Amino acid sequence: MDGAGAAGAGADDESRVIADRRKKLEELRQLGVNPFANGFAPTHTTVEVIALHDSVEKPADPPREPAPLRGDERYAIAGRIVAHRSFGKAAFIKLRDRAGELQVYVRKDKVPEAAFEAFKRADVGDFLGARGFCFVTKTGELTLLSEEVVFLTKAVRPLPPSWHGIKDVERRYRERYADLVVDAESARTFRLRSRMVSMIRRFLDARDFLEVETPMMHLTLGGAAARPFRTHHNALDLDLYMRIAPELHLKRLVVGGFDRVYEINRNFRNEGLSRSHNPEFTMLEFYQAYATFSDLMTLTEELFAHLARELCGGTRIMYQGTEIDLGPPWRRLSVKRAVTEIAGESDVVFEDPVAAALAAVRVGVRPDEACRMLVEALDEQETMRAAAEVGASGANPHAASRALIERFVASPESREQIATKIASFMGEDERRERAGGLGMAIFEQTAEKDLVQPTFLTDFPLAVSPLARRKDDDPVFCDRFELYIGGREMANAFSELNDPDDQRARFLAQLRAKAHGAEETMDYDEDYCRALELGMPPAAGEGIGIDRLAMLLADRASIRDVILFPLMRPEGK
RNA sequence: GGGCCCAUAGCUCAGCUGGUAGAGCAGCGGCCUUUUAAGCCGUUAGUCGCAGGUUCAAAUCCUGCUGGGCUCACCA
Repeated sequence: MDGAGAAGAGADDESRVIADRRKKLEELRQLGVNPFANGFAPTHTTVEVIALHDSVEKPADPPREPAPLRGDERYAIAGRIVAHRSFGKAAFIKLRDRAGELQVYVRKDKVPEAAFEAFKRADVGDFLGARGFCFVTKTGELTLLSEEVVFLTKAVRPLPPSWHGIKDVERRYRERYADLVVDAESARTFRLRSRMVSMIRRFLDARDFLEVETPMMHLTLGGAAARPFRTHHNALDLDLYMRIAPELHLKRLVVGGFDRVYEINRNFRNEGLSRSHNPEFTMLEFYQAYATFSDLMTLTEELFAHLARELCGGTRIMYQGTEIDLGPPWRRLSVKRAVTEIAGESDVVFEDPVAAALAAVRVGVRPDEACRMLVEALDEQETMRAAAEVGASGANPHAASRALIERFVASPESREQIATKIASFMGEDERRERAGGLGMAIFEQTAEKDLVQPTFLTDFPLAVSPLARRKDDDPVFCDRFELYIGGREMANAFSELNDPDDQRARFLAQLRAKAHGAEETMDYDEDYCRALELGMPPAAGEGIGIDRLAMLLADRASIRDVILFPLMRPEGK
């Protein structure tokens, strides 16, 4: 509490209103009233008071002189003034507390004179305590007639206008404290999110999962493909990453015998912002031993349906004007079928990397990305030879890789020739693995947005799944699904790879991709491989985006509407 | 980073093909002891985002800048 007078706020846009309110504050002090009084103890919340009168019969034609509806009991409530209508010698105000709102009638002849004199300085936004009994007004509203009013906090700054909320989008996020007071929909959203998270915890606890917390600061990058934030520990002089996923630590715990674990916590990814991306976001990740990705589909259906019933009153919910039916079972669609049936591509795309690369570019995948997905299969020597043979030489493998990709981008007419040359270095499985990776890129470019109703997209290509278990019947695909709702990825799950040798090979492939210029790759995590060597039971794991789930259930269009304090550019920058 | 749009009173906005600033709300003063975005009377309030240009004259037209929004790209 600083003692700055009205003049101190001179630079503020709202200085005049603030100055007026500070004047009232001074007047209160001169009246011997503490405008920041402490110690008023409410006996009830507004909603408790209302509930106590639920069963009381309301007079059809209320007497003009207020009389207690219910015995001699008095109720003390406290809250912020959210409406204020004054008649000079009487006033109706509405007090809001954590539970709800209750109208209060303050009348000059019903409270001590000094209290009424102070009350005249009350504005919307101030906090008051009131004690009295309840009656019904002529318009039928349950109202507390106050026999005592106490100033609890004088608000020196006015609230934003309440009937259209804060129109300035940026200010709404920056000044969340004001948004929550003024925008009922916003407050409702965050209460819903909070209840959603506790329900998820109860759901998993009931299934014998153990909640844990794993490090947010990592030495190696893993568990997802994303660019990281970097930080530094001074005493150890250690560069660290803010984690992009908790996955590898959680699976270490499965090795250690915590064979059903979950964590609900933040991930940090150094990427652009959008309506569905905030740099820090909340993920639920859970791992269940002796389960498969197929079991997790069932579990996910149960969880979402449960949340929708509890929070939205049923499994058919409205999201941004579209009805979404969360009632199980949900559609299951393999990546291959999505690409052939929805996008209309030939299934050759999943066999022949050359056809896949050309198709990918045709549907809008960036040519450099498409070409990189091919060359990632080549080692250094092969890269040099491939480049030389298409006339895009480089002094070293890295330069050769870049030259190869540049040539592919620059000359559309020779793309097929370049792709064919690169593919000629691949074995049969490798050809299909690369084709699969490109098939996935085609899916994202084409069919993803059409998956509005809940859909499990299954059987992901190995090339994009460095931590997932291979399918028994086709080793270039994985036992993995992603859940799409409303055209947006909501969850990602797979049967976990627990063969340490295969895992080492996958990490090596990540390093190779990085050498070819891929920005979002995992580090080789030797300690994790060591853990796998100790034996990890067969398990399946899943990550669910809590923010996106809250968006869905609260029917909000932007991730910023479900994150209390989203990342904002500094003011005026 | 590309495209489209916006910036006028504390807030929400009007201001036509150029003629020199307006409403509602909020605030302040007054009246009012049953209001529901209370009402009635009065009143304060603006370097029209910034800098140039065209013009006798610019909130209005042009250029640049700044800030913001939407969208595309990026985000497996």
